[in-house]
Amino acid sequence: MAVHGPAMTDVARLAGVSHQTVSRVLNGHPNVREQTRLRVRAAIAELGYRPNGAARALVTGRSQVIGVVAQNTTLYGPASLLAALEQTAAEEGFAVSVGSVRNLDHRSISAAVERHLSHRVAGIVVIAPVESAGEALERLPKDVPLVTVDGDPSRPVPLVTVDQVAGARAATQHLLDAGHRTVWHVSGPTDWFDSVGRIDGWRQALLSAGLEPPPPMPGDWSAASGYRCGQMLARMPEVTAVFTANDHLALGVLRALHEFGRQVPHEISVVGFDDVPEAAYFIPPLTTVRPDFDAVARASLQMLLSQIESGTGGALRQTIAPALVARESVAPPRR
Amino acid sequence: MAVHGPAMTDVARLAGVSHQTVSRVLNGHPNVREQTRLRVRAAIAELGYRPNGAARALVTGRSQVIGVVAQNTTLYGPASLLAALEQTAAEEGFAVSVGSVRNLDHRSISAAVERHLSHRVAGIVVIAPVESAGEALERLPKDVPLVTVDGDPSRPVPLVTVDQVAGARAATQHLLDAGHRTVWHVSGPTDWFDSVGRIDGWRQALLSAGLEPPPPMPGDWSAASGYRCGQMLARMPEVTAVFTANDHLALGVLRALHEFGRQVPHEISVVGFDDVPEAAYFIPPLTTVRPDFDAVARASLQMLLSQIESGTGGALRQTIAPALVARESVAPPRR
DNA sequence: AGCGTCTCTGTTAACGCTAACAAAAATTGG
DNA sequence: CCAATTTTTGTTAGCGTTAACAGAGACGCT
Repeated sequence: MAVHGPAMTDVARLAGVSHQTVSRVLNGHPNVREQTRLRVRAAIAELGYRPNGAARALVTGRSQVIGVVAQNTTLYGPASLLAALEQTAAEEGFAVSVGSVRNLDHRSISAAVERHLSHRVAGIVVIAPVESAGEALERLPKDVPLVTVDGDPSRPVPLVTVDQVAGARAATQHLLDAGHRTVWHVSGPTDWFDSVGRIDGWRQALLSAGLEPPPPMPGDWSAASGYRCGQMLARMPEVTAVFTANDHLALGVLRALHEFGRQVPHEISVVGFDDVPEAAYFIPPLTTVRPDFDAVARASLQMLLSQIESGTGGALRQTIAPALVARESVAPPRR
Repeated sequence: MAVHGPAMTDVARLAGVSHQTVSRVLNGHPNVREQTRLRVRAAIAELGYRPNGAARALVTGRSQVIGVVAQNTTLYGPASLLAALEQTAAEEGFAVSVGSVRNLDHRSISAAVERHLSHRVAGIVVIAPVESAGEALERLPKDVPLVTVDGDPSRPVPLVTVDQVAGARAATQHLLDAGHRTVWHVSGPTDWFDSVGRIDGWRQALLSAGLEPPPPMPGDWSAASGYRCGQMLARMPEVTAVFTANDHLALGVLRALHEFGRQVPHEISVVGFDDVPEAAYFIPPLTTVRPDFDAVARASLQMLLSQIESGTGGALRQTIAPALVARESVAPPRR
């Protein structure tokens, strides 16, 4: 159906040169006379010529596309990451192809990766926060540039990650500094590395203050599960401080506490994680930890590009430190 | 650098057939002997062969990729839409390439579309909620399959859209039915069609109840702007019911009302739009309008695919009706 | 002038696939 | 069993680009 646009030879004919010269102009090859370059550019503009990415990809063996594999791009974290990744990639002249997967199991991930590979993407970014994803990656062709985000720290794969441990430690310490005797934790799903890291950080902060960590309450990132945990926390008189693994969990906790008439922050302090834009408008405004998604995106892309260019697949690692954002949901405990 | 994987001829050699037969097996061509088909499949599996999308795209003139142009994929609506679109596309064997743009102006949109075109995408979905986007689309090559989502209803372009008017009318009517004398509105940015439609629906509901609409208060989708509007609403004793253009605005309003000691829903009822997963955990749980993003995604993709297959570019239109979700943020006014 | 050395441009051959046609093999009907 | 048909397979020619090499001028040096 489609009326195919002009090809390189058409431009060449109009400019009175060979198609190869056009190619050189397009790729910024140095040895082209200024006058020729201008003629070619004029011809390109006149015809509205657009280079054919498929042909280029065929001959070079690589397209200017980066594949991203992610689960649940509706969550704030992944969505932000994806958006930032796309922005950064666009600046480098790369398009981003998304392969979202329903489950982060072997088969789904492999299938998504396969799809990307058959399009000959230049590289792949896997937002792979769970254990099972790691295995799928190990059996990947070794020559495909790959970066994982928030993936398994124990695997020999290039990894960019938010420093979950440091963030959780800061959150917990912030509560301890306010005078709380201990801090409870509503965690994310325990097969997510993010969750594990945040649990670790929380535990570390308590231990180095000489405190015995209470059992963490497992949630699943959703406000709904936060609410369920909150209902239990509200019934426990000794609880004065809660650190939740993300802001949505915190929202659910806040709501449960409110229902039970437990005042935040006067009776119970709450700290979240992620700093979703709405966190400042929770009741009360939520103290939380803000990961720098832009920085993560930039770091991953840079790591990926350096692999693409160099052809080496070194197992680098980069960690982005998050920042605590203090708001009104934390106060000293009532005595 | 990359060790190129096996090509079709390698498979053919191993299976003892010509590469064309392999191609036929791959494309499900009927006239292949069962026995041959099996031999070829075995060879494909043995070599781990993966068809080269670029080569296919080159010769057919179309890749199995759909380009999506969207702004701010961090917002809940666009993010959900994108995720749903990707899911649906994957089921049809298409990959989705995102081109997010910072601003929805001419130049940005055109640039994103250009990028997609040079990759020879099979079709383009534009999530183009603002006026300026429409213009950019008119000058697009006519032979590119195109669908707009939440775009300009007055342009002759295939369009899938949530029925903003009906949703807003339902929300407003719900408040009137509860006994409120009038309903105030915190709108989205007025250059978004979504906002305009929601304002329209709200106004229609009031007018057909014989009421004079109060001036709408302009917000920008964010909780922050909802908060600012809420601070004004809280000071106006006659306000008993507010319909906000999305849930985040509602959150800001709820927070402002809470700060001023105005009880929701006893003094003021609030209704939002979008039904973000957290809305059920606001304080109080938010009555809102739920657009069916999956349905929108399915409809858009179907529309796009039919254009791709038929080659015709008809200007269809499809409207998805949203549903009211009643929760606790609405009550009859105090008398 | 003659010759090597740059700079610039052109020619040719892939890249891996599908489409169109050609040939071979299998099937059918008489 | 042979011709006519149908099914199955093979051959060839691109698709639009880049890479590799080759050629043509321009320039500087002996």
